[in-house]
Amino acid sequence: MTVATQRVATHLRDAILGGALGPGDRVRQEDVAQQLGASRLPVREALQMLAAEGLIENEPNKGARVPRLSMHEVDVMYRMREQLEPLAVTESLPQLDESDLYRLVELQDEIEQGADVHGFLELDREFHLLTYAGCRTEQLSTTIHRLWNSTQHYRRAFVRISGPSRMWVVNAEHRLIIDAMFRRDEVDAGRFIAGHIRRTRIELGHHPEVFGAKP
Amino acid sequence: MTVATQRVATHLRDAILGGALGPGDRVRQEDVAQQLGASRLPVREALQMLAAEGLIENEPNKGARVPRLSMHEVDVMYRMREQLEPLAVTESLPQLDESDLYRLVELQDEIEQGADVHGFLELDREFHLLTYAGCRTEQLSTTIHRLWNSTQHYRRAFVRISGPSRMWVVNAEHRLIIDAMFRRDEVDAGRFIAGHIRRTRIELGHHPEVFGAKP
DNA sequence: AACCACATGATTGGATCCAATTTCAACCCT
DNA sequence: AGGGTTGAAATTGGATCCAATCATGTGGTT
Repeated sequence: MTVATQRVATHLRDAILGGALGPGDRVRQEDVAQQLGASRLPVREALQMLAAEGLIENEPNKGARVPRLSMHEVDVMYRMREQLEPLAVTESLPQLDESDLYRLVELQDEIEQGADVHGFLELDREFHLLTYAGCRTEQLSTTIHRLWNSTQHYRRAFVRISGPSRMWVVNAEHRLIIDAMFRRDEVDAGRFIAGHIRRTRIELGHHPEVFGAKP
Repeated sequence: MTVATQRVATHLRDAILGGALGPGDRVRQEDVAQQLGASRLPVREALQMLAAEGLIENEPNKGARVPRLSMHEVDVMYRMREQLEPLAVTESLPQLDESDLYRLVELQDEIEQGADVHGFLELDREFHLLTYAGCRTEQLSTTIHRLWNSTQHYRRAFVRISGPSRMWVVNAEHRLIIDAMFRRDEVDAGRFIAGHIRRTRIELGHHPEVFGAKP
């Protein structure tokens, strides 16, 4: 199963996360198969996986699409993150060593040097997921990864719209998270993380145009 | 894809939830295929789905197994439930009508009449999942369903061990949840639910034998 | 007797083929 | 001209077949 299926799944995941595939886009089995020089079989298996991850919608006899999320759905998914990510950092922090924390500082330095939308999304994602990298409970870390993946498109649209004017808030929050982690204070870190997510969720709520139908 | 794949997935899910397949058990593609009168193909696709759901572990070229969870993993999954289920009831409650709530009363009446382990697990599961049935955000409700599914085996072992002596606590908690829901007080309901899960989690922590290796 | 090499059977992985369903467009009827 | 209908092309669903990999047991060697 796995080698070809994983290749295809990774390819499609990257395409969706990178924005090459957006909400509502159709994914034809044959296209993907040819594109990767494989048969349709691993493509079908990969689509099943991605459907279970929520990155793909699979309608019987009709094919696969990238799902379109409503503002309310994304709002709830951010609320899920507010609940889960503090738990994840509690699990993760004891397992992270100093070098991991210094990597966080590096990433935040890069973020503050300024980057385009794509660059920021990459760095921000790596920053937060590294924060949870020490979490050894599969179900928790994969759930969080999936929430990030499924909302990535809307985060991109939001970053594009909101521009750099409120960037200092993000930076301050990230610095506070890092500091709490160096202090090995997972309660504090969790609070800052939840606040970070909550603020973003509320700002997102002011931009319904992100969820408008595509032209 | 879907019709045969769904049939197989449902069959395997039921087998795992019902206890016919336990942690560590191997799942051979051919066996399942013959058992359901299908080819191996839909079986493979179903296994991919279940792997993404966490109900199956899929090792390349080695086959599929029901994963074995450690006590710590189950503990974290219960903590996830403590965080997510109050959110789910907040989303769900406004969508539930009186008849749903009366169905909760019915289920609790049945629970209090006493049932064997299997019967209680079924009723308890239906009770709680009905509580969240109004939640219209896929990612939230499927995440909760998966947490229930993955931990079902250990819940069964726990119920079997702990016996009926503390049953009155469960009943009291359920009644309080129902009352809060009739009052349309989702904050109260969420608190009772979180407490219910937390108490179970802690009692589970006193029974490490549930997670011991199988003979 | 213990251990390694090898071969054989069992099981999974991948591709091709055929059937079933959907989609879409041309066409006919009113 | 508009709307519904029928047909063909495109696409997905499922089965069989072959290749690759893993597990197991046998035999030989030290």
